[in-house]
Amino acid sequence: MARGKIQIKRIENSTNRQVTYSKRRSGIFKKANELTVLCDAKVSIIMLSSSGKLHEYISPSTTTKEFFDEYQRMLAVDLWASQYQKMQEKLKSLKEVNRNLRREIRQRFGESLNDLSFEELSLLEEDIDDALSIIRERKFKVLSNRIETSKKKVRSISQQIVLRNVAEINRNLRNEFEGRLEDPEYGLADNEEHYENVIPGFFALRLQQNQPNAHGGSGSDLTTYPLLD
Amino acid sequence: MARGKIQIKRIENSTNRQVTYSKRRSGIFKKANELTVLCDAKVSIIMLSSSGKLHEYISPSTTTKEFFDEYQRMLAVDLWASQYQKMQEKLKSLKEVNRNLRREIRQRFGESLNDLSFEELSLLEEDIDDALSIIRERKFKVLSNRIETSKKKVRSISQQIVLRNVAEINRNLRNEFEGRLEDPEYGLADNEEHYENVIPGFFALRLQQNQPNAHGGSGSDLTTYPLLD
DNA sequence: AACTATTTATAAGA
DNA sequence: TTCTTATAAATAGTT
Repeated sequence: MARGKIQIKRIENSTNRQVTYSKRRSGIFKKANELTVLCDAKVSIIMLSSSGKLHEYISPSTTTKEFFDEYQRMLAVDLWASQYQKMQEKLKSLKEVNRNLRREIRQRFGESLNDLSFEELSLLEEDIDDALSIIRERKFKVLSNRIETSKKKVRSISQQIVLRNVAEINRNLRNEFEGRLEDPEYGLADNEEHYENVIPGFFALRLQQNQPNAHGGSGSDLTTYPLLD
Repeated sequence: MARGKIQIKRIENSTNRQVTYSKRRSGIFKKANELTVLCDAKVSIIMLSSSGKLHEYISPSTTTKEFFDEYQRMLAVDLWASQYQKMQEKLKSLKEVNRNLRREIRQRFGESLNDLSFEELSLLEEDIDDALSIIRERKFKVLSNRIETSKKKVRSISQQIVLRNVAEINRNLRNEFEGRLEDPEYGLADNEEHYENVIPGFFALRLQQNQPNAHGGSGSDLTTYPLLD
């Protein structure tokens, strides 16, 4: 800072470094002492030179140890205070979010609509309508899944029945061959056709009744809609 | 330090104090950082303002806690070093004293006299002569104490003998009265006189032989000399 | 926080 | 280490 400006970077010449350290150290200690007196503050400075020497400044009427203990205490207090403040802020913002959510829910229930403008009401209506559509789609999907499952179940049951019938026919045929034919109405194709047609018809009917606004595809298209997770 | 010089004493105006604290604090922290970089040193500064606020500067690549631990370690080392040096100094001085004492003793034994001047030798002679006198006095004192003790012992013994004699005389008298008198030479005064005179004379003779240079007083004066402790 | 007249700190040299 | 001195930097008072 005199006889020429210097760059603030490590002084490579060891002697110069030592001299500068000594001069500036005393400068800083002097300033620290002035601050102590002028501003009624407490200051602790500890310096370790590159050559390993220790120098310290401490405001009068205390020791470095005491000072450091006080520092630790204050740091703990600060830490707690900032944590506390953060928590309070988080709490406040959560309460705000909560309040908004409650208001939205009330509005969707048709309550607290008095302070909404026409545009807001239109948006709310649209939102709720969209939601309704999504809910219906989802409901439709769930139902069609149920139908699929039921169909599989029915197929499984009818196959079992068919197998039972086949076994019985075989038995009857055997009996016929053995000279005891009793009832010609039992037949393979006839039984199968009956189950295959009657049960799907029953479900199709109920589906029509519950989904009057369902999208235009036939029942066979339903399985292509994705599940809403 | 600008627009007028200021006295380094507490700034009474609270606002000014606060402002000055803030300005000078940043100045010191800046200087500390420059020192850190320029001189490759480690610096820790902790400040507590009068309003209780905490500010700290710490050289990069460490924490205040670590720094303080290092400070404590170095302080301990310093403490140990200074203790060590003190002990070494004490040891050295004791060795010196010891050497001097040994030399003095040797000289009093008549050895190592080569490097003494005439004056020193005269002083030494006088010292030793004085010591000799003191020793002789002490010896005389101890001896006279012994004599006192012996005298008392002798008195005690002669009294016992007297008592034995008295008892014997009584016995003899009793015997005489009982018609059996044998030896009229046993008498109280005679026996006592004999012991009282013979034994002191014996000691007095020996005293004369061993204390040719004793101070001029007669034997009876000896008990008045104080003991040398 | 920004400005600036001064004071203070200090780099380089002795 | 200390002193000197030209110059950089800090800052007291002001806006």
